[in-house]
Amino acid sequence: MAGRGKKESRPLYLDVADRIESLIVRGEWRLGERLPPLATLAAHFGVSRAVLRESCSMLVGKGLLELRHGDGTYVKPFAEDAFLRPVHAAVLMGSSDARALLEVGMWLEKGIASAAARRRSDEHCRALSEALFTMETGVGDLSLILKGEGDFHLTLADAAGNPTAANIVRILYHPLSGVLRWLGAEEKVQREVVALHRALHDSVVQMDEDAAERHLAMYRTLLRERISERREGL
Amino acid sequence: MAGRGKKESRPLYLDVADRIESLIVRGEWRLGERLPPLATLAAHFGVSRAVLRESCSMLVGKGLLELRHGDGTYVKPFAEDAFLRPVHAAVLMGSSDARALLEVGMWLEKGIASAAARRRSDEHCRALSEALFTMETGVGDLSLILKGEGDFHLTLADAAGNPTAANIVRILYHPLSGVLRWLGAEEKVQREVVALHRALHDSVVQMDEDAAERHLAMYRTLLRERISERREGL
DNA sequence: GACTATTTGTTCGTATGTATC
DNA sequence: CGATACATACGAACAAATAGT
Repeated sequence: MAGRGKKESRPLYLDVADRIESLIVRGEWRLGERLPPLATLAAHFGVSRAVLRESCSMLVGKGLLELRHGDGTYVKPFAEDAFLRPVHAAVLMGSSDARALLEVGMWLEKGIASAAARRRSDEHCRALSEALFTMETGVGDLSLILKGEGDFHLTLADAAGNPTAANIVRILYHPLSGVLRWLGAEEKVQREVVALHRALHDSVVQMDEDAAERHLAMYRTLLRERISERREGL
Repeated sequence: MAGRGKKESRPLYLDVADRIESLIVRGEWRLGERLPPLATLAAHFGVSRAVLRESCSMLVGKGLLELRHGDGTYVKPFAEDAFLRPVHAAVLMGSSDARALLEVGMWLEKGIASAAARRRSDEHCRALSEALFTMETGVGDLSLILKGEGDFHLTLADAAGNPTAANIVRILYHPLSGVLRWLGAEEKVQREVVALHRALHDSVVQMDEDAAERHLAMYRTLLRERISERREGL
């Protein structure tokens, strides 16, 4: 019925997975919503239950769906740990993709820093100062440094007024914090990190876009250099 | 099978997926390696072929496996999809506000353009020229413009030598191409777009990082302006 | 190019475990 | 508790694509 007419060689289950994903993206199926039974869905897409199950399993692997035995199929409200493992794996494997990730983080945050300097409110300044204070008083205590740094960058993303970017950074932040944890043990590195955040903070408060972007780039460069130093030392 | 009374009611396919993943992570199955046939694997794990297929589909969703029709099952190198997933999810969850999306796209592509100008090979230059040619000869035919523009930016991302960024851009382009389609109907806009891509192309070929970054920003600014013009016209 | 063996893709019928009301 | 709705699991069969001869 539905299968003929085209010479596509693409497997059905990939097609169906894309269509389901598209429905979620377009918001026709909302987060947390319960989907129709698999049998109904299979009929709706014109495929067998087995194929539909494969498609759903794919989306479960992607962290978009959740199948509850005896209950139903749900659009997963939030994908929690799905992000962490691949990054850990890459770090363990010494993959060069860690470099790519850091680079992407830098590009995004350069834009965020610039936008934050342009659009920040007084409220954001207060939050940034608080995070900076945590870092400055926390030299010697890695957990405080990490917390302060995390709050700082999350606030920065928020101040940029770009929810999409804020979402991406919030998720990218986890692996990045892993990097900082990895090389932040020495107090010397901590002082460098804090100093650059102080400069970044001042740039944003003074609404100096270029300076903010520049200081952020310096921070990322610092991290990259310290990483390569560490690598050679192994 | 063994009728053991486990208190764990965990679905079989999840169990099998974990076991397979464990084998990959532990290195018993190497990246790029071809796995035994699904039927053999099913027998090995003591499950039906359908269940094993579900497990594999999950791992395909996670970006760990690749199933090739008529050929076999392969362990997919981590590089590509693994890092794309978090951003993918972020984009899905975040509000797909056009302005925010365009902004993120611009920040990322500024970095990409700069890196591409620094690292591009002759091969990339050839591909860029080809895409540009498609656009230049396609003025008046929107579908050609869209295809050329898509190829151009994908090539650019590839030339940047950052697969993570390339994947992110590919995802972002889904909604972004809609924007261009929306406002690309007029030939005047098409000419502007093509002209800026010509400038961008030349910058990359000449390995002028700053010019590349600048021209890309100009392109994004152009799109933003045209969008707001359109909005007012409604 | 054609043939063949191998392997994934797809369907259906049926049975069972589990959550919800 | 029972009834119902649903995901889970099995097995057999056939279709389609690929690789090798």
